[in-house]
Amino acid sequence: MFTIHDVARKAGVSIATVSRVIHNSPNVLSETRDKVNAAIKELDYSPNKLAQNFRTQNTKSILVILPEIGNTFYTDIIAGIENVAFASDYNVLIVGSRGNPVLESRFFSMLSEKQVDGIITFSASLPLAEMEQYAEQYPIVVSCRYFDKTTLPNVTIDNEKASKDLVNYMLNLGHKKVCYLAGPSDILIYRDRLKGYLTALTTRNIPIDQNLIINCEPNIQGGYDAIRKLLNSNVDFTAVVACGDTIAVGAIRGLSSFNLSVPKDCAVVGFDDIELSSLFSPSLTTVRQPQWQIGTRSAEQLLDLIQGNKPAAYNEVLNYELIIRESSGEYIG
Amino acid sequence: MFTIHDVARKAGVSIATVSRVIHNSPNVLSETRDKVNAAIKELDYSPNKLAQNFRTQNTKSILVILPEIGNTFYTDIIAGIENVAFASDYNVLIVGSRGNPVLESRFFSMLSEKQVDGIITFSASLPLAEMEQYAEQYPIVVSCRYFDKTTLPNVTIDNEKASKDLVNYMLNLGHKKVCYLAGPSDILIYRDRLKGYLTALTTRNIPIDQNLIINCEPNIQGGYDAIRKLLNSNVDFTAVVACGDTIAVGAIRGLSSFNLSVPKDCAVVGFDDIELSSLFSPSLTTVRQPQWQIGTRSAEQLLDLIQGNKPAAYNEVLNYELIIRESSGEYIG
DNA sequence: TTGTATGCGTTATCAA
DNA sequence: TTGATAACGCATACAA
Repeated sequence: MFTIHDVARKAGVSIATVSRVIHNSPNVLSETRDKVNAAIKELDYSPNKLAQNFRTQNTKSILVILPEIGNTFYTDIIAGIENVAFASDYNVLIVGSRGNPVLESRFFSMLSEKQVDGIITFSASLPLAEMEQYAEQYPIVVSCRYFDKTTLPNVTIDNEKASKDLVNYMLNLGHKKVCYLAGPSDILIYRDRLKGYLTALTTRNIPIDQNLIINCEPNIQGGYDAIRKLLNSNVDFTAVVACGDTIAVGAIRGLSSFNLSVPKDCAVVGFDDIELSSLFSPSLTTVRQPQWQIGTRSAEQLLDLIQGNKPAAYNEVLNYELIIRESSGEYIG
Repeated sequence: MFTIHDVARKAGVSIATVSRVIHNSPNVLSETRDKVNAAIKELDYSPNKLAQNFRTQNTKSILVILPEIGNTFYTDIIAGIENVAFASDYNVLIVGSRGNPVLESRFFSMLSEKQVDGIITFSASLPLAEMEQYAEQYPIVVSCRYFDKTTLPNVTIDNEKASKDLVNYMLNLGHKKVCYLAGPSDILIYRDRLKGYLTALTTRNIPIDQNLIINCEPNIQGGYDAIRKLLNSNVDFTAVVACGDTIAVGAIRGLSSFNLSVPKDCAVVGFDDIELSSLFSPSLTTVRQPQWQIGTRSAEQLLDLIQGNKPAAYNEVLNYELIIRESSGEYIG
């Protein structure tokens, strides 16, 4: 492994000149530049990144914290982030927090340890105060999940309104008894989606039945367990609104384990439009988020922060889209 | 941001002593240790990781290259890797290559740039020669995907045998016309799985029908497209063996788009046992790989390499398990 | 048990 | 346009 000194010696110049050539400084004679480049090529030299990082105190890489890797919802988001980051020569590193605060705290400490220049997090298992404290000192963008009134920059959709639209769609189909499968209430987007459900019902003067609101883990198993619990309790309902597609898929499985078919015996809708949603049987009626755009905007905001600018909009709200497919069924009068 | 000098000054000791305390060196008086720890606490000091990395020329972090993030198959593998890595105080960073050699090459260059201490890759879009060249200089473990005769350390199952077992199971059910949905042939495990199919048929003296072997992209859409192409061509078959669960799910969807039900009209089996497999309807008969173990063994091999040891086994072959569920149906005589 | 001093490879300041 | 040199924060060999 050669160093800048080796190159300097071989080219017969000083290390300062080699450094200038490496960084395309304009103040170098073109013949000097050629000599240096020749030496670099001959030695197959490349700068020691660790030394560069140390000297400049940055790493040109950003960290993306996902609640879990292995969720297709994030695929296009990551692609969007990478698109922006790579263009500015930043590396994108990904980790999964599994909702574990200890793990997540460890990831955030990568900021103070200068292991990464900034963080985009889709998780939020840390207390708000701690996150805000980090955000004061380091570039952080929170996406898809966020907190009540905070100054943390975030990129998201209007979850409450989207959820309300979705529930209204079901009510317009004629459903009166609509079950809601809610996600962990400590996560604001799940609270917002639940709020959308409540608002939609209230607006129509449909009484809220707490028995129809079930909390569950936001995955296939969670939806499966929740709906079976509900079916065992003999509560009456004709439709299920899940706060996420994986939950909806689990719910459909749970219904069919009771020999109930979707949408004939019960309508089911989800949220997020994951890859599976269009390919599951029945295909899922759901809400599509602009994933690519969420990714690009998050990355752009983060790079702004890294460059020391304040992003244009701290709370950026993007558009969503209602996707009507088989699982919501027809008008039932 | 305080440095080791600030701590030393506050504690009234030298920076060497502070360093000793930080690294739990035994040769420190316990009262000195207390003084230093008090100063560290008071200043909320933590060592500058960039300086540490530079000084030691390692980063205590390893990189995991996935073909794509957003595939649940890797969830437990990552958990296994993290379990081992965290125990040795290594960070685990994840990236997705999307089968893009340019991207993957960029990731491997993180080794020469000393951004990470080693790589576990589940992708393999780079030429063998290039990978081996890296492996000569840096710690690299290839898992789940590998190359023909190579010295690259790898952890995997016997894909050919597993595939053969799976096909044999279908043949024992009475199937004679078994369609095979193959993955990209440049990836050895997909070639191996295809080989298992061919071997199983040949052993039983069942002639190979090339029309029954379809290449497809290894995802839901790929399976869907492939089976519809086959159905449109009017070839006769009673069972489908897919080289992966996502393909199998797509195939089932494709069959039902032709009003064919699984397993009644056609049996379908997959490979990998992803989360969806047990929860899809019909649930998938498949081959389960020991994901957690793949993760832990890969990480252990990599840490061995990082420590300068040669791993015990360069080619580590783990056990698999045939999982019989609904999609393969009953004996059809 | 503790302190002094050196060097890791680079960037950047300042002088020539 | 170029070179000499300091400094970044830490680990560690060696001396005390």
